[in-house]
Amino acid sequence: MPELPEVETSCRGIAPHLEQQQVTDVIIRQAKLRWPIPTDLKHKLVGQNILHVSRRGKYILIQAESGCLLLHLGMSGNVRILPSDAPILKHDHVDIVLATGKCLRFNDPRRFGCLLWTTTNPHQHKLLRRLGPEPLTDDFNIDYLFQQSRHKKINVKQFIMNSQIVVGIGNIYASEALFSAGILPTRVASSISKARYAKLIMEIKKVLQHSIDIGGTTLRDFVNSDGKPGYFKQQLQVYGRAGQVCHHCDNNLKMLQINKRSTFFCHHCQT
DNA sequence: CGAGCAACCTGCATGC
DNA sequence: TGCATGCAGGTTGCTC
Repeated sequence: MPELPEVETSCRGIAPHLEQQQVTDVIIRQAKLRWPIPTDLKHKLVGQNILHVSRRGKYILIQAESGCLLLHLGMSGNVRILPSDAPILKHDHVDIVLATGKCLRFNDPRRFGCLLWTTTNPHQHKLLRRLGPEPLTDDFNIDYLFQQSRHKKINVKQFIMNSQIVVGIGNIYASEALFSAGILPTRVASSISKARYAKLIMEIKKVLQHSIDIGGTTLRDFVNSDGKPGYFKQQLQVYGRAGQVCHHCDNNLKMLQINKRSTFFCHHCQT
């Protein structure tokens, strides 16, 4: 499921229900995720207030009094706010139960997500400390990206999907942003001009912000934290549209595999 | 060091 | 109807 806009949408959706609320129970039905959920998580969390909910890359940070939960939704995860006695569905792995009678329920069919606990600065956690800048901040700018691209022999798609370079650009938005910027995904990162990177940065910011504004792209199983389904697959320009006509010219869109991931582009509009 | 790829899982569409 | 196959939004961590 989640690309950055979906994670941001989830984060904003759950934050008002969690912040300044006390945790009364933690129910773990399936601890085997990408990494095991700490077995003593319940003892660490119960009784504590949740202070703040934020996002770093695709990680959701739930800051409590004595530590911080790191939540990643993987490929197929979602979080919802529900009454704590709401019926349990398949793959509902974890409930964080609150004194309000509601709970944060984490569901993840493929179990590529994770739920970890850290008692130190979460940004210094092993999984977060090497992450690149947030794409929607001024730290993600032309001087930075151009500098990073020099001497990089990989193609530009893998370059912008590398979370050490910049976080939050997943497989869908990589194709979308490169299409909007008119850059072939197979271009070698080090051979692209500064001017073209300036355009690419602008398009990355635009497509991510646009998706956040409408609430997150949904391909299959995104569910908002309120339980309302996401929407607007129809806004995608190229992703999933191989063989269909390009919206900017009369040619058919193409697909190829890059690093085992499907990649969509227009051979006429992108050079 | 970087590049390539195996691994972690289930669900769904497709083809025989 | 059943079974095998391939593919799916992510990321780490292993080899070479």
